[in-house]
Amino acid sequence: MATIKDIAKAAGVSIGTVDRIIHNRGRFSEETARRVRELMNEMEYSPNIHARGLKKTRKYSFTAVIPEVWQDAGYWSIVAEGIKRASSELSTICDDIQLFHFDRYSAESCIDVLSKIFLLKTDGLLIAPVFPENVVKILSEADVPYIFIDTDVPDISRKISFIGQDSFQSGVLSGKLMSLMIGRNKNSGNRMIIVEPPGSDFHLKSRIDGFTVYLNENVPELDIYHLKISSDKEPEYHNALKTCLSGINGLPAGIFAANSSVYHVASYLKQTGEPYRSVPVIGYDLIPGRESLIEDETINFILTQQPEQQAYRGIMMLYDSIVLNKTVNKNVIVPLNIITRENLHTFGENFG
Amino acid sequence: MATIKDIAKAAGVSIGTVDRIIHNRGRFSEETARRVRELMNEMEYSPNIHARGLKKTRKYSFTAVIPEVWQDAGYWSIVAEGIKRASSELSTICDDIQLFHFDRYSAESCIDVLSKIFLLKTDGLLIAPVFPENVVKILSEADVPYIFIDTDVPDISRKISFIGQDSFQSGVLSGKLMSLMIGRNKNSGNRMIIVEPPGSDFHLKSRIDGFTVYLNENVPELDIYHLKISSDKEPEYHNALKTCLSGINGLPAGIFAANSSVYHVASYLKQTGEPYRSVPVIGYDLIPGRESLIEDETINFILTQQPEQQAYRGIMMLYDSIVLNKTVNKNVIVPLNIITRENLHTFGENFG
DNA sequence: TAGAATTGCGTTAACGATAACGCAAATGAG
DNA sequence: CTCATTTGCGTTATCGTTAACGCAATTCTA
Repeated sequence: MATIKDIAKAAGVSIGTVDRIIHNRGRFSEETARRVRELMNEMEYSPNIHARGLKKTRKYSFTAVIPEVWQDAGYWSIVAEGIKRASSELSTICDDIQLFHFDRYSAESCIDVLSKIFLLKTDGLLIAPVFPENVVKILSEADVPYIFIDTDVPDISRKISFIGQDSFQSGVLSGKLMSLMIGRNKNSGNRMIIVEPPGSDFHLKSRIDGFTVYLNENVPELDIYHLKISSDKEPEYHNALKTCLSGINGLPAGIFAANSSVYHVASYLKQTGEPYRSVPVIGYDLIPGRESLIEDETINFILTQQPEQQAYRGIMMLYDSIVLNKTVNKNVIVPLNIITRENLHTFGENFG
Repeated sequence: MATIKDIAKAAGVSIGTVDRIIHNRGRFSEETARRVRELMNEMEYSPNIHARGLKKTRKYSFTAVIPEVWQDAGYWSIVAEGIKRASSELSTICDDIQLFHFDRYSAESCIDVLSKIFLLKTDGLLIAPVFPENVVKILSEADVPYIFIDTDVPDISRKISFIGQDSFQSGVLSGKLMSLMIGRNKNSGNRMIIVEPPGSDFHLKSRIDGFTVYLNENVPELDIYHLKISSDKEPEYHNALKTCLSGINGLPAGIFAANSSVYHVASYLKQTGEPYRSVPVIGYDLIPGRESLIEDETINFILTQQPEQQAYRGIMMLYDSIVLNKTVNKNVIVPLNIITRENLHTFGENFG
């Protein structure tokens, strides 16, 4: 591979000049620069990561901003894991990656955290813009490149990329899986329950939309009922379900919960035992410690976008883009994984 | 972090001595060595990977041995992609990774290739032991560490790891998905067709076993028929299917093909049009250019273990183990992905 | 016991990128 | 026209590790 020395020799200048051109540190003529840049392309110059890492006068500093780890039933703790894995892999190149949390139900706490961050110096930001308007406003005033994770926000100034899921499509997928399961139990009626956790999360809505669209088109006879939950706590789900289920003749055709609240639903069904335990249930996210509800098929299908990997890739994209100066994909849509009893154990530590 | 210099100063010797002690290159007294080693522990010395990477006169050389890329309907070309991706990521650390191919139906060609390889010098091997006995024999005589990919072989001398799938379990998963689909079409009978491609591939058999076990237990009334194919070519599949299907009253309950031959099956069903096109079909592997058969639901479910990622990880594990001296997992089981029309497009370039 | 070999160290030049420093020549201001 | 600044470049020390080299002092061999 070509080194800076090779380029310098080929261009008939010194390595100092080439370095100044590469880093735009001035003190070179445009003509020389053109020649050098051409040669860099021709000779496929790529900086030696080790030499650069060794010379580290300046370490890079990245920052990640996500909701509190305990929110969304622990979903964000998995995201945090991915960030930490990336962090330790980059430890020789970057100072460790700063991780900040905010309350996912309070715009204020989010703004608070963000303003604190801009007092620090950071070279790149990975942020879950749960409150898009606020985040956009603050970011547009700051001079830092960023990657959005989980929730996208339309193009703004220094955005590098978005990495996340296609929520609507995942809802459609849930609809399909649900349609495969329903109608197999003679005691089941036509009522399909969609559990609606509090808060107006964008993903939640898109997933429900996708789910509804699929079922309306493919199983029009279903009677879709939206069970609204007032507070995001397990007993609340249990109460709401109890009332709802007692109002139905026989069993519901199925239950869909568009996020990790599916585990609250399942814990209720499991506790009531048969026949409710056999109701088709589909939900989201693999939460450590909750696998048994999938193993015993109280939950039939879980959809996930492997948040650990997603976060890991997010940080790595920051690194690729900012440190290595690579061009990264503007839009990375992560795979929608279908998890059920039979493949649950293959989604272990190895692949997050 | 402590450097070799710090250790040297603390021990009152020169860096040359410390280096000789670290690498056991002789020319030091045991007393000095003890002192230095103690200090290395105390001061938590860890070699700077960049300095090491920069200096390395000796680059590492890895070798991968897999079947021809066009075999198994192009499956191995995806594996090759993953190897290439890893190769370019490691380009500053390793010489490029040598990739060799053999004929997956000829033990001789495999032996041929392997013996050629041992004329070269290589630091590590990633190999798909399609012919376990031959591979084991050759490897046990060679002095190279290796990782098996795709097919496992019981512990032998210098094996680092196995990375692959749980074939039986993936068959079970297929069985479950099949059971969800069958019995929805009034014209369908009880006949379940298992397509058996020629050759006695271990994965194939395990998958079929898993599939059969699940269905026997959960849908015992099914009449399982094994459709043996004599030659691994598309027309052969078409002919066999034609004969088989004409011998059934109505439609089969479903068709299962335990590898990428499912695309041959699907192309036949598509060409015959309704009602055969609506028969439930499950198979394996995402093959570039064949997506349309999933998009139009001729194939209902495809299982895959993301061979691109699998191969990439295989190479990275070689690197971790041999270059970085890390301990790697002895057995890496890759996730079983379920792919269907609704999530097909999320398994794109980004995630192989 | 002379000479050879070995032991136990220190010194130093790479590896490639970086950035401070120095120094002419060109350009500017007064 | 003079002195100051800017432009355009080359030189060099540095990061931490490695391995070749050199050089005494000691031990071995004939």
